[in-house]
Amino acid sequence: MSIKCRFCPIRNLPLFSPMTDPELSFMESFKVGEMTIQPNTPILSAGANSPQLFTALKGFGLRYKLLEDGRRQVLSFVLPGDLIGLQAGVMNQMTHNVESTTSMTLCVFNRNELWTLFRNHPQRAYDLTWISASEERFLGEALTAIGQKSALESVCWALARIYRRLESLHMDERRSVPLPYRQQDLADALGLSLVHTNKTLAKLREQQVATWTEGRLTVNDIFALEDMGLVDSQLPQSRPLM
Amino acid sequence: MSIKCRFCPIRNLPLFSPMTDPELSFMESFKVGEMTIQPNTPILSAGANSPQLFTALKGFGLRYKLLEDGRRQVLSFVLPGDLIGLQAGVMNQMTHNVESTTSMTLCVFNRNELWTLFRNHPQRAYDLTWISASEERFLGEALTAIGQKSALESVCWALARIYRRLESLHMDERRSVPLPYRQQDLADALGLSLVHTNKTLAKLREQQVATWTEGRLTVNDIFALEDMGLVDSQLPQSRPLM
DNA sequence: GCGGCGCATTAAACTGTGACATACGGGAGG
DNA sequence: CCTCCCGTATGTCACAGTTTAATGCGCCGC
Repeated sequence: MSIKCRFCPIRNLPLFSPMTDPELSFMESFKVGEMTIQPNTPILSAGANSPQLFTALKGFGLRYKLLEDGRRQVLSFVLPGDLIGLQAGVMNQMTHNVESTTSMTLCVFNRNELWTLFRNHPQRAYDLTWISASEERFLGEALTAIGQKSALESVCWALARIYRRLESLHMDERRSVPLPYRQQDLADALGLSLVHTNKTLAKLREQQVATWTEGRLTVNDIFALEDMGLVDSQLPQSRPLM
Repeated sequence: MSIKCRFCPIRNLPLFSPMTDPELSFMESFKVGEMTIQPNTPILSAGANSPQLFTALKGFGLRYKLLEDGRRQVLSFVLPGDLIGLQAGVMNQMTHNVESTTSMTLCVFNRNELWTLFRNHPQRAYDLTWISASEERFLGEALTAIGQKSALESVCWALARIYRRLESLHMDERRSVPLPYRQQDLADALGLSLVHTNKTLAKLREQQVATWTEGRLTVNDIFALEDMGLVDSQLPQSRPLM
């Protein structure tokens, strides 16, 4: 049995904007279920039509595109609170894949109700547009990192961004956050080779800026990491949760 | 004096989805004016709050991010029909810059009416979300090009995409489209150096695949160009115009 | 307990792309 | 008409990052 939205485990984090009672009621009707999936489970596939959207409640995943020869570009890392599948939901065409990295718990929404949401709940519609604009902004930052920054700058940018996001989800503990991805995942996110990513992470370890080991990232000085990654803006302090 | 939306010069292109009379009426109230700007004019600046959104009616521009040391990442090329400023409009925070490359004619919309649009015109709100999702999809493709493709593959991908967009705006003429950008702009879009971009374009000219000269791009075989650029999906055949 | 697999690490060789320098043509301004 | 600037073009060399190969460690299944 699914959790009622009003009992959602993450919605009371200060990160997430509050919802009114009518909005909560609508979201409960919009939600068709909940699913828990194992690691490495595909959630959405490019080219496939999915009748559902999802919010990640727990666990980690990633979004990626594949080239025909197997090269993979990781577009972003999915963290708790992230909406999955809006692009397919709105454009009726999914051009990337989403899969879990750890076990995940997902809220499942019915895409056919999307139009009802737009008609009857303009604030929720506004929130969806905000989420899409936020994704767009992140991809712009990623494009800038890959296109213009050195490997070291890019790795610092990525780790700083991930750390800040997990911090705002209150998943930090003594300057350490869970990061259950492989080095190949970060390499594919930054357009680097695995070996070069490994060497760059070793440099950060040596300089005692950041250490990523055993599925956790420890950042000794987040400001130094942000500086090295040329991070020039703050993440929004508040965001909607679907 | 501004053109009434119903007399918009580009809205009757088959590319753009039709609008109902109430939608047209609302857009005319949403529109506060029209402006014509000279080449190299900033339209939106990162960090600035802009009270306006724009639709490009005519002319070309680009969206880009700057690093502190002057390195520039071009995020995308602005073509007629493009909406400018949605990110700032929705997130209240502009993280990239937009400027004209040629003289441009822009429809100007009042951001304060955005909430009215969401409340009273769900189809238009849906269209805005569609546009944002479409931008997101494009940035994902660009990320994949820069991160995983060789210089030649990336240049082919970019030229093929631009050609197809201009073709759907009916700006093609005997396999040639206007492309009033500099080579440095394409280099900055693909994370390449100017020299290497120049050499890659020379290769394409030698192979008689595509020729970019004197502000025009001529593509002898768009399918070959798409193949070389590993283009694996079609652009949507129809899109909303704001 | 052993073998195999997946991931992280490291060394060495290689290369696609960057950096630097120079030349040319066209356009604009004086 | 001349000069200067901008953009394009090309050659040469350097290097950040890639590729290839090998090793070690931990975990899982038999």
